Amino acid sequence: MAGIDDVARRAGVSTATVSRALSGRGPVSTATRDRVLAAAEELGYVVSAAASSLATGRARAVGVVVPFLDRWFFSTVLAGISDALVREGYDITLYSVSADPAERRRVFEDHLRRRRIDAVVTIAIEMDAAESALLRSLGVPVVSIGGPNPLLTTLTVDDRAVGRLATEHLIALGHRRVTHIGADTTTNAASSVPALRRLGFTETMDAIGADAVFEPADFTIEGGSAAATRTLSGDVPPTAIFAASDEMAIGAILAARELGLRVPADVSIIGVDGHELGRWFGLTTVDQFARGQGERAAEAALAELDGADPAPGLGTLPFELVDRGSTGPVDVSRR
Amino acid sequence: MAGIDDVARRAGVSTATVSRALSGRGPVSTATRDRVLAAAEELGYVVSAAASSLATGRARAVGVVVPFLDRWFFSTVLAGISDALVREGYDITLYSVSADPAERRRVFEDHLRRRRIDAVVTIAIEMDAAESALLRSLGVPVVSIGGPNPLLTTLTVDDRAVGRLATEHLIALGHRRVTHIGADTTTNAASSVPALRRLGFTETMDAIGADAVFEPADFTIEGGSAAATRTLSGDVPPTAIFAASDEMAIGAILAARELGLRVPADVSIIGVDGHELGRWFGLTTVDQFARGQGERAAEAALAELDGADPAPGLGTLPFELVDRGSTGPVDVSRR
DNA sequence: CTGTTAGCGCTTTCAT
DNA sequence: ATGAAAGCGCTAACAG
Repeated sequence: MAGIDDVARRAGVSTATVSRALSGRGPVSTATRDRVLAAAEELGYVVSAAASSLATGRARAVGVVVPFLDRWFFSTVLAGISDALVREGYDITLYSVSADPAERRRVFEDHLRRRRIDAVVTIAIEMDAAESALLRSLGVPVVSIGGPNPLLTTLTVDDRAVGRLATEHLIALGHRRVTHIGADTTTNAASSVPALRRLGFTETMDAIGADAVFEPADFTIEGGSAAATRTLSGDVPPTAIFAASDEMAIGAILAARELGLRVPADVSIIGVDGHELGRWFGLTTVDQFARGQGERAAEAALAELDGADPAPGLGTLPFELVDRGSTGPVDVSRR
Repeated sequence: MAGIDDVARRAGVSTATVSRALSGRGPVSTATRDRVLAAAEELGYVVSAAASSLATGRARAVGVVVPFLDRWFFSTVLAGISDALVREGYDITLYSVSADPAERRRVFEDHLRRRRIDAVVTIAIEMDAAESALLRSLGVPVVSIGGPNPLLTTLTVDDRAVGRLATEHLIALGHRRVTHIGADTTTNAASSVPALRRLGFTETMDAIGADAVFEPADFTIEGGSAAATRTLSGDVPPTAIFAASDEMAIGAILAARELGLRVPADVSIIGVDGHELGRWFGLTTVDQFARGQGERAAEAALAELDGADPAPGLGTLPFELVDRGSTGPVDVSRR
């Protein structure tokens, strides 16, 4: 593979000039530039990432840390990040951290510290103070999506407000017996996404003096289905379910059908996400524009890289209620 | 951030010794090794990827090229790749190539050639001879999943056999009027995954003298739904549908319901993939174990890196019919 | 505008 | 078993 001095020789200039011509940094006469470009083109020369990175300190790559690759929300956000990064010529290095603590340590203490990336974006990774500090110590911009983290630049939807919005929607339809399906909060920080959604739910229910019933699940269709089955089979079944994700909401719809209940006539169901599948289930949801989140996070990271101030505190992301019919007025006879 | 000479100083040895101790290559006395390890640990030292890569020619990263990030099959294969790579301490660099030809060129001619990766895995990327040659010229192992490519090491299921298996399953149930929903083959190479599935279908139908009806769609739920609606609304609607992906098959099930048809009583439907959602639709499918494909591809790439012979021709991946009830005997009155 | 010359932070002979 | 020193392939002063 051709190196920079092959190009220099062919263009009849020094390697320094080649570097300047190719990078666009530093003065080069138009004539030389053209010769260099032509020579590079002919030789199929591309700058070596390692050499360039070592010399400049820039890697032209950003790291993305995700807990799952094969769940809709994460792959969708990732797609958004990728879009934004490709546009700017950056590569993306993927760090998938599983639940295994040893592996997680390796990612944080080894892989992320190899100085291979110019910035990092984390997607819904709940970090303790040590991990946050570790990211900070990388000396590169860090943008976190999901779950406000006072120690980092964060881009997040106001999940408490999301919880309120969904709950208020149900209350406005006359529902008073509502079950919230979400992640078991004891294993999550109080500021985590699931915890905030639940808080929004609880405070809204409290405000009208209604019971804030909770049923834990694991953010999958299966988990949502199981949780919905439990709550709908109880002594005093809810007239509505607010699931903290669309996947769980879809599981709830499937469970309701299984139990012979009509949606929304017998039970209203609302989710959160804007999952593409929701359309096919007529699922009412609070859309959070996942792909856009990814793009914005990537752009924020690059902006900070270009010297912009780290986003002031937390950037707030939009969300929106999308009514597709899986929620409706409570059946008065069941209230 | 600490560098290698910080560690050397602290351990009271030369940088050469530090390098040897940390990499495990070359002789180091146990005592010194321990001192070095301790010093590195205390300083939180991690080898710089750029410097190491420049010196050794190894980047400890593999590139993964995908056409989509946010579709089930791709994100699932990617998850499998990630699992295998993380185990071995490799980073993964993601190259998402969209339909835009200019962007595609940039990925192939620039990004992939930055010498940032020790191997590349492509997932269902159809490449022409030039692109294949370009990958070869990288001088690193290349493993391609999906679509036999004589120019590259390929890991692929026998999609023609998959097409036959699905079709034979329907024929065994008595179906003679079957529509195949797949990608418009005119825009795909004859050896592409969709083309081979269709070929398996066509030859099997031909063998029993039945019409091989085809309806094009784009591998999404929406596309499958539209295609199914068209074929089921025709003059002589099929008694069975074989969709080339589970997403399209699910779309077909939804379309059938919409038309008031029962599955499988009125129309049998079979897909291909093993999509997790299939369970919830009782979808019969030919599972191709996507996650396992990713792991095997990554392992093959690493093996080749370690000097193993490039996989002999093509590696063949397993597949299996999973009957979940969306196919059944043809209604004799409709035959 | 262009060339010369130090590095960037490691790894790897080659000596010792 | 260890150290000195020469690169790996580029970039960034610094001269000119």
